[in-house]
Amino acid sequence: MENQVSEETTPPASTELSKAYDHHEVEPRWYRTWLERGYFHADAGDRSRPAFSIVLPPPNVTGSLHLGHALTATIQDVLIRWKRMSGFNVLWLPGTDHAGIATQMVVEKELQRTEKRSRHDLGREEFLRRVWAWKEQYGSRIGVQHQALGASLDWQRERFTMDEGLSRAVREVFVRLWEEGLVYRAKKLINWCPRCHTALSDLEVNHEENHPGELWSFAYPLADGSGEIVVATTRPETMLGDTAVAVHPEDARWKGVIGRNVRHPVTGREFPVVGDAILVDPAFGTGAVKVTPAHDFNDFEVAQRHALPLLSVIGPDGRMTAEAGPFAGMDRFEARKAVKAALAEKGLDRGAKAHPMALGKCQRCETVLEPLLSDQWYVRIEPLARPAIAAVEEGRTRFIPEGWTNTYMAWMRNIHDWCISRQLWWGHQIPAWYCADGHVTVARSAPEACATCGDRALRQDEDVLDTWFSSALWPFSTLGWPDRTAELETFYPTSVMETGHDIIFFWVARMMMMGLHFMGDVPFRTVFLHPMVRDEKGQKMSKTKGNVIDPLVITEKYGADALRFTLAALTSAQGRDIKLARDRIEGYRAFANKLWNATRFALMNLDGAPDPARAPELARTPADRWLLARLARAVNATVDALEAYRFDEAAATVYRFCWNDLCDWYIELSKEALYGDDAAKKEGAKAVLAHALDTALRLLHPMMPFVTEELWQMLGAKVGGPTGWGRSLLEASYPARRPLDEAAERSFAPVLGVVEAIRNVRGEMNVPWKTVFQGVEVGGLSAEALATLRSEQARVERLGNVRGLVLHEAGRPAGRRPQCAVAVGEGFEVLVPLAGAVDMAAETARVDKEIARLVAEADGVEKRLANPSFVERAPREVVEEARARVAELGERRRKLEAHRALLAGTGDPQPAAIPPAAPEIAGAVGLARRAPSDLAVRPRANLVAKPAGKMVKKGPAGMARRGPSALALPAKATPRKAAPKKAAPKKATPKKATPKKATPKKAAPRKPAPKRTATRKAAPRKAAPRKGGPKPARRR
RNA sequence: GGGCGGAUAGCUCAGGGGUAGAGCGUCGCCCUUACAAGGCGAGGGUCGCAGGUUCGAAGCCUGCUCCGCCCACCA
Repeated sequence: MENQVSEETTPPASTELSKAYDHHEVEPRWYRTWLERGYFHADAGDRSRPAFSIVLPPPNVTGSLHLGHALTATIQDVLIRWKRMSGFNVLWLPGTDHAGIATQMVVEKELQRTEKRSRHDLGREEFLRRVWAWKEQYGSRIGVQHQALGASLDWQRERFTMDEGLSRAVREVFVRLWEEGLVYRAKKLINWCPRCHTALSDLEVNHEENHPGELWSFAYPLADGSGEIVVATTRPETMLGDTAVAVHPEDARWKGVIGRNVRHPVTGREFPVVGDAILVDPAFGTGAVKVTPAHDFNDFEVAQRHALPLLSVIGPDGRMTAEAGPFAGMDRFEARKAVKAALAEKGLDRGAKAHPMALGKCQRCETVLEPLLSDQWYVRIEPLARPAIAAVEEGRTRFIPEGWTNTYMAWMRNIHDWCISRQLWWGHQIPAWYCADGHVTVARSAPEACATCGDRALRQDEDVLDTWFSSALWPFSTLGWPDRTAELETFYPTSVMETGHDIIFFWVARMMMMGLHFMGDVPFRTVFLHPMVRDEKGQKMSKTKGNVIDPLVITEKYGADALRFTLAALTSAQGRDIKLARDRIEGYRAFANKLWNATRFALMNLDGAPDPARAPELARTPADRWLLARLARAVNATVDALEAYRFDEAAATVYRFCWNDLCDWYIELSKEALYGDDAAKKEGAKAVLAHALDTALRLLHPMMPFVTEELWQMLGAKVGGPTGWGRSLLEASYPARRPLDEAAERSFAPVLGVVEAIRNVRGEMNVPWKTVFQGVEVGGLSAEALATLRSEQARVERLGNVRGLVLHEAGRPAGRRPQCAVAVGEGFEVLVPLAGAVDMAAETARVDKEIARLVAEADGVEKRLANPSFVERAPREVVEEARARVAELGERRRKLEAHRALLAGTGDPQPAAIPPAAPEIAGAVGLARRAPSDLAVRPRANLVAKPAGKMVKKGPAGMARRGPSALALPAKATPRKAAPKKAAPKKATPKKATPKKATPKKAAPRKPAPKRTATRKAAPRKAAPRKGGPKPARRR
């Protein structure tokens, strides 16, 4: 970094910027500064301003952020910074989640790897000590990551789901729900993971679709030996726990057997054939179903209906229990094979067929789950769900994108009781105690005695609560609940819940229920569900796939601003997944650099600039007014986009304004005034430039906080002072909506059109500017006026307040073949003098192509107009528009055809009489050219560093191109402008009425352009004198 | 089995009844006094398929085909 930004946390003292932006130094410096100045800390006592609060979805404390988190952080920080700048009392609260199973598994795995011990070897207490140690060691990484991303989180309020306050909230909620009868303990069938050794909630089951399975049939002999019933199963081992066979009560095939018994071929037990219309689909298979109540959810229901016994044959470890008789102790999958073999041996095998099926697997470890009978704690969910449904129906909380509302509703209306106990150690231990008699005492803290029998020997329930139980309380537990705190008062309900749609049930729905129940109000007004971040190939990022990207890797390479802007630009409110492409990030890093250099330009030219706030009144030129109009449009569009959560549009809007309007157009246009000597125009340009840049940086700050802050400080140091420039952009005001100025935009359009037309001709004709324009001097223009705008009076009218911009024709000797190319646009016609270099064939081809294009378009519109239905039924303005379009196209075509005729040597070369030129258009013409007027080539330091190949490749081509054209140049080249710093005082008469006719062909050959050489490359940057030295500034 | 997205330029994506867009990539020209992480220009699309509504469809409706996701107890 060459810029002399001080290491201090004060605005940079110098405005010398290096040529390229380097985020490495800037980003950490500003984050540190913001933090030190306490900008992120919210004042809960400040009720004078509207509050805006977001609680960060707490990442797994021992985890590492991935790009999905980066997206979350980015979007929330955009909202937070935007609102903070908009005058809100903002709170963004960070925190982490203990992530029960996930964390415990990680530590267990590590323990196994390093010490070859299990948690049971250590015991509960020691194991927990290890987990806490692990947490202390790795828990800081996500903080570092968030800081690198620039997240303006209130770190002083950081919470952890297992810290003391939150644990207290968890116990409080559990106890209250118990007291209200909304928490209960029951022995039911649950999804059990034999590997994690814990119960899981329905949500933690991943249904793996189309798992290749086998539907195997076998026969149950009737107990009286009178026959058999063939049943089919995908899990033969469960037949050991069968306690019935079910058939449809109206199935004629089985009418006679209902109520009779079958005999179990392995255990000899006898059990009944029952008729059950709910379970059995007579059209499927044999129409008879084996019933295993202790290992199948449907069968469990059947058992309830028919009072069947429950027989557990598979244990918590996935092995067969003693009830499985000869198969006891066998792994369930081994038992599957063994059972099949055993039954086959008994002649009961009735064949098998392939049967794709859905398999329930553990969300954490992918192990095939086993429905098991066990005692667990549940939350009675329906009473909690009802208000949560109503709140969304009533619009008290709304979803964005809206489509998620239905998803939420469908789930909430179909919700089952929530199994909240987990057979883990890491988590909130359930505040329930048992006495020897098995009485349960639920309390906020360890009770002295059993509430039922007074027994003093109590043992606490060993299970812990589902991680999501504490997460469900996050929006209020983090604000100090159950105490009545200022934080709750000020910041609850939170404004926005921003998270991924993958946890809408796990988390969002449960927060809704708990928030409504315990706070009496929704936990958030808006739920913004962001898309999933996928890799370049569109694959979901996952640890197992190994395609997870650490945001730090990206921020290190491209800068946090580039990553943030990329994520914002890819986040539409439509919910489409994000495929993060590296090119895109690179592109936005370039954008940061663009801003950097635009500011650099400004700093070089804003000495003595007026208060930027006075830009509207000081704006002098059409270009000034045009830019301010464009800026107004950009401001409004950006604010609209942010309000609509259209981060993509906000990003695109600012991007386009900065790059296209400000950099590509205005900065070039402004040079006319900045380098000129019209004091008023100069002042206007300075004010407009400073104002536009200031406003753009404010607009952009939420998305690119670092580079905008750095540049804004530089700008402030230059033009600030009385303008109320704050200490940080972070606390500066966000641009407010402003009135549009369509007239300014419209009236300037022809100038832009002229420039584009000229560029187009040049580009397509592939002619270097020097050849084209050198020495052509036109009435009313300075020596290097390079093109002519010709227009009839009618067109002039349409030019509105830039009507004076029409120029004289030049470089086209009457009666001769035209030494110019022509471009016709709406409201103008440009003759581009080619000064002898014109390739007639090429120009003819170019014009023909353009004519063909006009004809094609006109044909299309005319066809529409020829349709009576269209003229009759389409809205009047659409028809008028079409007619005007046809006229316009026709006119342009006629002009081109006239030009075409001249090219062919026929036609009338006489130009129309045209009013004199105005200076603005000359500026536009200069802009179209964008090339220095002399051939001085200054060595560039950064070229030396470039790959040689590129230079070698480009160099010769460029040089070769210049060769032949140089022959046509007149002897004298005039620089477009003088060195900005010291413009020679000049007062040329603005009217050099007589156009100097260039006589290209006799011009003295110009020296061939010097070739690039090593010595020139090596020359000191500023040493090479410009050919011809400084010239007086152009005048007109 | 239900439900929700998506399919638009080589790639990544906007648009959403009235002349098909951006960025990147490609090609050509250009080291130019803010920026080669740059400037200027060009080429590139029967908007997944088939019907329908309409003066007019990429957009609206219907069906279909692919891709992705969510929910669901057919043994």
